[in-house]
Amino acid sequence: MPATIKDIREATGLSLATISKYLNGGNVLPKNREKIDEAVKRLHYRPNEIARGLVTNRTKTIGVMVYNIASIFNGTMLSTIGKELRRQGYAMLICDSAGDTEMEHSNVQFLLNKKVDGIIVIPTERNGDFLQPARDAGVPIVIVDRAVDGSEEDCVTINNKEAAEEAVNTLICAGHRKIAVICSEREYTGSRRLLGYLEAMKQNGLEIPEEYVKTGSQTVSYGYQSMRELLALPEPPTAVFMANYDINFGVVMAVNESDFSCPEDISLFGFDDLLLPRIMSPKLYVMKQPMEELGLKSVELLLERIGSKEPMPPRQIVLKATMMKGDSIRTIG
Amino acid sequence: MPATIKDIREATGLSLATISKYLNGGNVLPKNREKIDEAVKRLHYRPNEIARGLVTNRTKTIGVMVYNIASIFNGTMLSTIGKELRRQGYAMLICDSAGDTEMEHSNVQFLLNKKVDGIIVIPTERNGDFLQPARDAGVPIVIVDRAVDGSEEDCVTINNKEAAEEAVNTLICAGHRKIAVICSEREYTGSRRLLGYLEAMKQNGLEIPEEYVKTGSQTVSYGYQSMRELLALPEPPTAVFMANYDINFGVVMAVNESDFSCPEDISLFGFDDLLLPRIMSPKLYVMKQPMEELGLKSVELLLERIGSKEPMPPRQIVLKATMMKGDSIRTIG
DNA sequence: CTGTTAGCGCTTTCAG
DNA sequence: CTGAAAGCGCTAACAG
Repeated sequence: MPATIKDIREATGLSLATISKYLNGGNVLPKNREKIDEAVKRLHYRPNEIARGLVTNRTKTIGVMVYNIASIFNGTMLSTIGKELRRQGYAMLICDSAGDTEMEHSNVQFLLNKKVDGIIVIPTERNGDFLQPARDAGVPIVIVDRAVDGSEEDCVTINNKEAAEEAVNTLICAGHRKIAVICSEREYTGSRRLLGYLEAMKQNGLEIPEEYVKTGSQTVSYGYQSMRELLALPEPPTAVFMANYDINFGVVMAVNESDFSCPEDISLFGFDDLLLPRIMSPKLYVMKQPMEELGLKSVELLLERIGSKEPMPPRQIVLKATMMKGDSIRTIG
Repeated sequence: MPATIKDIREATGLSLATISKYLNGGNVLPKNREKIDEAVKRLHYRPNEIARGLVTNRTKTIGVMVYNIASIFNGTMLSTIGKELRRQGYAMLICDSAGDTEMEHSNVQFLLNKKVDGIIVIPTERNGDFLQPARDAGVPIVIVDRAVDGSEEDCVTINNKEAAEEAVNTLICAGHRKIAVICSEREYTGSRRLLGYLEAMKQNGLEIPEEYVKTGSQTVSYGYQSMRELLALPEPPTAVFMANYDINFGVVMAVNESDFSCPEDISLFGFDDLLLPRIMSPKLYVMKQPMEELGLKSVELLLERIGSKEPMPPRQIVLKATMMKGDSIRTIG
């Protein structure tokens, strides 16, 4: 139904090769240039990317695997990634693993069948074995946000441990001694941030009661549940460090429902600056991830690798989180 | 690099046609069946979808155009749509228009070049002209959530006007007379919900001061700004109907910062049940859109249309929003 | 600069 | 049920 390059040949009398060459940026005589331009416009000709892909072996399509597309954190990242890919002429094929490990495995194969030129992964698992088929196929991979154990891929993360340390140190500087943490150990990010918490506490010689360390999952409901438990302790903490965006939400919800108020009774320090920190009152202190940079950098690394013929050593980019001040911390005399 | 069907031919001694037929579900002798299975497994053969697409003229890929992928509302919908498409063997190519009309135009062409089998649109514009190239190309289209003026496409929406009426009537039944609305007239959904508000007020013989009707945009900041203005009025409303998810956020933020409290001084009724209504205290009354159904239905309509050879008349599906009760409404004497 | 030829990997007639 | 051959729309040598 749509016009093909052969129709352009009919219309111009030129050969397929000449037309193809011009369409791909080659040089032809001005006279022919005009002829082709005219025919293209008149016939509404658009190159068939599928056919092109079959011969060039590049589809100009990048597969993006994400553990949950509905999360606003990932959505924000996908937005940046998608825009940048598009700017560079690439399409974005998204696979939502929905936190399911098996799905993640299957997604890799799915993307390979689609012959994507490269894959960007925001992984569910810390175990990177699921990427093996892509490695075997020689398809470039970039891992974002969450690192994967023992991988040989390009990787873009932030300084999770140091950022957490900075957050906890801020609480300590404000005079807090009884500081709890809510995070997850399953994910790379959560476990690194926990380390930062532990480190800051240790450096300052502070004790950590066992019940102050909540390591479950990075979800609203886990944050909510954990905060309720913390507030119900005989000796509740005076400050809480929340190591993830969704946890922020749950914690704030629990505090709102309780008799405690922030920052008078409980000080809060969260992670990620998306919506909550700004809409809530008092304004939440957070460590802000450079999400746009994370997205841009991952695209940059991937396209660089796709573009280069020689093999490149894996690169690890570590970006820095920055502190956004708020009103959610009480200074203790 | 990866195995092709020719490698299978080498390995089995059968012809391309036989192998292809079997791989596509055809019947072959049990003996050959085994041979092929064995070779496929041993060589890790996976069909090249690009080559297949070139000859069958179907790519098993659906283009999804969305006005903002970072919004949690769209993310939730995309999650459902993506899962269902995948279940049916289709991939999802996402184009974020970022609220940009020109981008939306360009995205259609982009998807057509990628030879998608169909397009699902959550549109930026009420004007559907940007879809013309897809119509011309005969690519099936389904429009979700926001209808498009004078379109001939399949369309899945909710009963926006009636839902808004129900919300406002609930406020009226609780004794409220001074009711304001914050919405947008630019989008289809917002304008329908405004009509519902106006209708409910009129039916109950209630006056609507001009300054009670805020029609700007469906954004957090517009909600915030409008609510501040409403609360600063000499005679502020006793209740506010918020016609969109993002507006909810802005309004709640403004109330939190003010001297008013909900529901004592101001009653609130919102739209969409995503995160906010449950994490805030008091729990927000909302009209809940059946987002999962919206997504599933749109995929169903699209695949049905792709599957059928005969032309089908456009179908309009209207789903119903349901009320989720909360604690954000005060009953007045 | 232009044209001819071959072929990407697969499906699909049409004979056998 | 199986195989030979043609071709999807395009690009990539290689001659001219």
